[in-house]
Amino acid sequence: MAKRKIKVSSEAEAYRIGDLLHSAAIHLLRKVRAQDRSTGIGPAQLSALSVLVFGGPRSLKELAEAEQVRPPTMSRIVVGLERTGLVRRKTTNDKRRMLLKATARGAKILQEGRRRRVEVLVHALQEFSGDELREAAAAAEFMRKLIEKLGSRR
Amino acid sequence: MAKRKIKVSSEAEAYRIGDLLHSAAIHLLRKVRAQDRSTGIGPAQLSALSVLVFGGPRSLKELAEAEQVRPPTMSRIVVGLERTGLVRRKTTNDKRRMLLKATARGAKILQEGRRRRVEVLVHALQEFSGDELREAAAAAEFMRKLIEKLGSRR
DNA sequence: AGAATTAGTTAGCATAGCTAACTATATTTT
DNA sequence: AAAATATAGTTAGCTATGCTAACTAATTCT
Repeated sequence: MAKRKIKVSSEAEAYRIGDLLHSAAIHLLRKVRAQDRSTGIGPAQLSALSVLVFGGPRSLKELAEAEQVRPPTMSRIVVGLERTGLVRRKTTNDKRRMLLKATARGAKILQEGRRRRVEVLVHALQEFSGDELREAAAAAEFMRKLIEKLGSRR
Repeated sequence: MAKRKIKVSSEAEAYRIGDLLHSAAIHLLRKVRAQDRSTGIGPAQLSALSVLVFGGPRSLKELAEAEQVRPPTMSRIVVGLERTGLVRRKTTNDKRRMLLKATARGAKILQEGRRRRVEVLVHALQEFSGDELREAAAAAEFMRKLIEKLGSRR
């Protein structure tokens, strides 16, 4: 019986932690996303561009999967990115496919946007004490492990 | 000189931590958001509804501010939520204003969606060891502090 | 009372999501 | 080798979500 009780309360504890992390992620992103308006690029284009910049070139279908979006949706996003010179298409051996690649300008704009986003967090972090910064480092390390586990599931 | 060196490297450390937390938040939300499709409600409506359910009734302008969206945008989102019976408007003393309130059905649908989202995290958390769960609890606690700091800044 | 402010809506535009249906190329089957 | 099937991407047309400009109605200020 002791065992069962422990199991139940650890489930409740996992739910409590999951709820906190979920809520924190929402509020964190809501804050940093406010920086994106100065890029003049829409959120879907920005997100797709970031996959190409940080994840490397890939086909439209692969990019659509990475972004959890259907091919026709990605098709239009790519048209927009191309029109503003942030992405270029390369032909491949298989003439149905294309390879999408961020241009130098695309990479630069994206990295600047990312820096602005992260700096919002950096400013908050710098108000913490040394002890708290150690908590921050441990939290960041744990979050990396959690994401790894989420990514590999199913 | 030692002091300056420490300052510089703590800035770099804060940037590294900020970058990790930012990236983790993106990937975490991307995973859990996949659960939202089964609600049949769009992302903007779902997010606005969650403010009303968890934050309580408020005016259209306040809701727009909470969602970082302009009033005309929120006006249309509310029309959608009303049409599907998830939100109702109440009149106030000031006859220009309205009070927006989630209906019982709105609250129920939202809470179920939230549970589905959080359960994705719970499943991942339950694969961790007891030591790792303690790290998780500490990380969640730190994230709460960080969000509090972010929220109070300007 | 009249002017200025505030809350919300309407109109019109762009982006971003979807499904269905299409074209063109590759692959598999017969 | 020809025919059938599968795959990659686009086009068309719908809905939802973002914006600014301009509007109506109610409130507050002078």
